[in-house]
Amino acid sequence: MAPDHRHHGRMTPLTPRPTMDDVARIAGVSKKTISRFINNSPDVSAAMRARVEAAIAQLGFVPNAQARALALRRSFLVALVHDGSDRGVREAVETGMLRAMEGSELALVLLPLRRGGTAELRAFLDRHAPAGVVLLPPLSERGDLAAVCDAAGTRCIRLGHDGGDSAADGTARTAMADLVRWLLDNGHRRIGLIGGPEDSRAARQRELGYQDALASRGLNRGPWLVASGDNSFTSGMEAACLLLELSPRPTAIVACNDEMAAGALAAAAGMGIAVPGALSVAGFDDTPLATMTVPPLASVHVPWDRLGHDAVMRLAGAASAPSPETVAQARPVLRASVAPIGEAARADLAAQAAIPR
Amino acid sequence: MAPDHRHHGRMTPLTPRPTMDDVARIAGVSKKTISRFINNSPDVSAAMRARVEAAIAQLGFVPNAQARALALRRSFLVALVHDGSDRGVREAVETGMLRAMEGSELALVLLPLRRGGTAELRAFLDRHAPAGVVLLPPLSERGDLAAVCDAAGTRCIRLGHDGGDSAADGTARTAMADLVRWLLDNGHRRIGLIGGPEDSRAARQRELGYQDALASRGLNRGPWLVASGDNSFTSGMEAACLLLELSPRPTAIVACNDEMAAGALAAAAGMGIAVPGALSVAGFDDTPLATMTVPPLASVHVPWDRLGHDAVMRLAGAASAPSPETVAQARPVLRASVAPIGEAARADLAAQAAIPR
DNA sequence: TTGTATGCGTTATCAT
DNA sequence: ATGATAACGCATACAA
Repeated sequence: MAPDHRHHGRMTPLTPRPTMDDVARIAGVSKKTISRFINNSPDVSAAMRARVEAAIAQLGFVPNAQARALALRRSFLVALVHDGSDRGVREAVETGMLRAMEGSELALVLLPLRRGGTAELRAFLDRHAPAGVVLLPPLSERGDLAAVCDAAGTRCIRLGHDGGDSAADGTARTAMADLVRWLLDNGHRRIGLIGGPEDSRAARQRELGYQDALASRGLNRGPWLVASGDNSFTSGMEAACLLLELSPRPTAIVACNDEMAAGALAAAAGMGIAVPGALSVAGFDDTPLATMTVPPLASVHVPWDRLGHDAVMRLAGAASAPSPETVAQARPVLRASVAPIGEAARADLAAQAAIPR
Repeated sequence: MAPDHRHHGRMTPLTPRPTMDDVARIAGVSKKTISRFINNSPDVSAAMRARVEAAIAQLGFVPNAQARALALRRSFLVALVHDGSDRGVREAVETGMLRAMEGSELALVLLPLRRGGTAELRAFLDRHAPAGVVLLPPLSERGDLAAVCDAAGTRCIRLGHDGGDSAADGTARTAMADLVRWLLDNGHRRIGLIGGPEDSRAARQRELGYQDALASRGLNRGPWLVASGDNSFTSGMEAACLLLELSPRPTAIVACNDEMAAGALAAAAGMGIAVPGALSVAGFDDTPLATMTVPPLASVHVPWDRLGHDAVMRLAGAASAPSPETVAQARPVLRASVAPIGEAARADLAAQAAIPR
């Protein structure tokens, strides 16, 4: 057995990292000046600024986040809190948040919360005193979690929450309506909807958009072809099966997220229904998954990455109010999974219309 | 304008959180004893332990991670370092790491690194002094990153790295060979491979497994049907197009990850080639994507979640050496995207075999 | 504009 | 087994 290499794999002790004191000594000033420099205080002369900068560069000084956090009583962590659903949305938000934190001292920590979870959240806030918290849907709709943040004095952004800081919901409804209207304008009349969880306000908005479109074409009185899922692939597949067993069968299915739409594609394939030949399918959120299915999924693009980006900017204090240009614009993205209603389907419809019911 | 609500949305000042001093006063002991209790020191009598426990519960005391980190010179963060490729693998590792950190004071931070990135990593380590770092493939193969960690005195686990702490590679090669052998045993003779990035050792191992299987059936001298991608869906699609334009066309394609395999499915669909009727397709890693394609993708399951879990356990010091039971076992998972070679393909092969070349 | 003393909440060193 | 005191590295009064 090798005698030495056991303990943590380190043999030479680390060179102690330079501190503000070292920088101050080199620069010939006091600690406080260094502190001011680090915190971008306006009360630092240009000459002094240059001297400090040089000293910092010379020593390779990096401020210690732990010490800063202890003094400031706030760490440099931003927590992304989610419940494990909606992988695609989470990834997009992550990306945007990380883009906003690039080069800053902020770090992104992931906090998954199972049902309940207020205790876990409180413990996390108490322990780590994060600079801010971003609540992902559907967690963003839970007032108790927001209350926990407030009680801990932690700023909290509820993504995709109407009453909160995000403007996503309103445009989501509109965009969904636009998508469904496109289908209507292209000959579809029986359009199924795979809804999200019952208690999800975001899903409700999307369903409302669907109904808006039908209503705007005078179709709101017809039987609504709605089945609900839990945003998972499997639930989307099951819901689609229900819808596709109806008679007359829908010629289009719109799902409240991409994963369920992918499930609908699988269901259609399993039943030998061609997409988009005999059935158009569309998802929502425009996650990476939408471009990896066969055929690629039409969807509604929601700028989750920008929402994540802006959330961090707001938490960092760069923008306290959501600037107008920041308002999220959701918009339909047409892909090969949707098409004008085909001749076959048209004939099918006509035949079924002839059947008295 | 409302006069009061402006400042951070908080009106009542926070109740100052209890500290060790408070606990010590309540329990009638010194700070140090509280500290010992928190750190599970053996030098605490049972009676004292109970008293401290009661005081902590009474006050709802939660240790301040920043202060602890400052004193210990190490934060409670574990960084997951990745390069943005291989979403599925990252998510699985994340899941496992989070499971291992559940209930602990550890937190998972995400650190994306673009090409190069040694400076970013160094800055992160200097700033946040994480308890440990987990390098995801293909970053885990970069010695320079590991060197940066070592220089900073930060423990680092290189996931899926042969020379490192993971035993995944060896079994990956074997599992790939098993998968390809299954195809061979089911009549396939022309089996294409979509390889990973040239410089990826993990991809190389998988390719070797592919070659092992061919060799074990005496087919190693035949023309290898190998195209390479960069682990992305698009690259998989392009590589598959190349392979499927060959004549005679392969009856099976194995990709070095699921995303490229999904790309192969798309390519096949685009060329009107039925899967699995005329072409079998398999992926690698068994990510969630594998169950969301049509048809679902056969793949090689790699226990990335467990690898992530074990990585955290080792970083936390719970297990210094990889215990035998921890050795990752990769194994093929057959799904509907693979099938014994069909009659049509068999006939096709025979016809092509008759063509002199 | 710059410097001094003190506090942030915990751990480590030494003593008892 | 337990306690007093000095770090840990930085920020915030407040003074100069």
